[in-house]
Amino acid sequence: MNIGEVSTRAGLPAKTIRYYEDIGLIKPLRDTNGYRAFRQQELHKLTFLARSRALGFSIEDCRILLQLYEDQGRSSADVKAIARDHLSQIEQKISDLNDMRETLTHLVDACAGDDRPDCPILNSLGVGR
Amino acid sequence: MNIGEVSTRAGLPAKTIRYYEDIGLIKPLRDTNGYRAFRQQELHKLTFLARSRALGFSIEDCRILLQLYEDQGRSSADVKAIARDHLSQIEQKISDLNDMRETLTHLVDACAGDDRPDCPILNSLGVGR
DNA sequence: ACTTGACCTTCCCCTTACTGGAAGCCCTAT
DNA sequence: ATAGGGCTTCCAGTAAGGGGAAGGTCAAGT
Repeated sequence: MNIGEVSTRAGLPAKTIRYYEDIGLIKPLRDTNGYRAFRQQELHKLTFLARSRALGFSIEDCRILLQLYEDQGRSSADVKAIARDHLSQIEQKISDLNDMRETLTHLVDACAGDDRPDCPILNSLGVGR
Repeated sequence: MNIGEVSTRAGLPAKTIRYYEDIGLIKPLRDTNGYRAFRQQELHKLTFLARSRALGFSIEDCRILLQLYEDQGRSSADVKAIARDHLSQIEQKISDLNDMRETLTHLVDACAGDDRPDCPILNSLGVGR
């Protein structure tokens, strides 16, 4: 398989796949013409990566998850720990964003949004508290 | 005021303040010794920037908001439009993160987290769907 | 045989919003 | 004179790729 086909199958841009090779997540063989020659193994890994990334795991988390995935002697506790940490970071982000949403919603609602300069949004951001 | 004092007052790292000057958000004067000499004006702007950034506005949004803040002839509609766009992006992010949280929560709950290799999290990320 | 177009390669710069660190000047106190 | 802290610039790096140039390769059509 060339990179184009793998790209379609894994649902990842070719650029991303080359990048993943660069940082050592996959190690595809090479054809005599220099083209990358992907095996099923790499396709599986890339699919794994695409799904992990879609769940918001960082590349470094993905690297570890991939190792665990390939390690038949792993402990599920190690996987769970990574996932739980990641989950709590997501919850923190959601909480932060909810705070922003709350504030912004109030401000947007309070702003007339007409051609006059008076604006509660700017009032809130500016020095006058 | 030197950068240290402004940093404390605005609640922004000195590095960040220098960066904001670099990209043209503020233009502090200079003392004869080369030190930046901040006026009230810059302190106000930096406070404005700190608050805008805390609400998640991008630097480019902040740049425009700052211009509107200083423009007495502005229309509040322009401010409101930026805030509303930003709000909807935040809501989109929250929604994406909620999806991730949902999935991750289920997976984490399903994983035994012991010393055995069997793991629903990896099963879900791997090829076997 | 030749050309065309799609595909592949590497390489380098760009992005966001800073952060860290090195090398060196300035100022004040002891 | 020296120590310290604060200030300066500049360089490099972060996360995770994206854009695009310059050029090699392959398969199909003429």
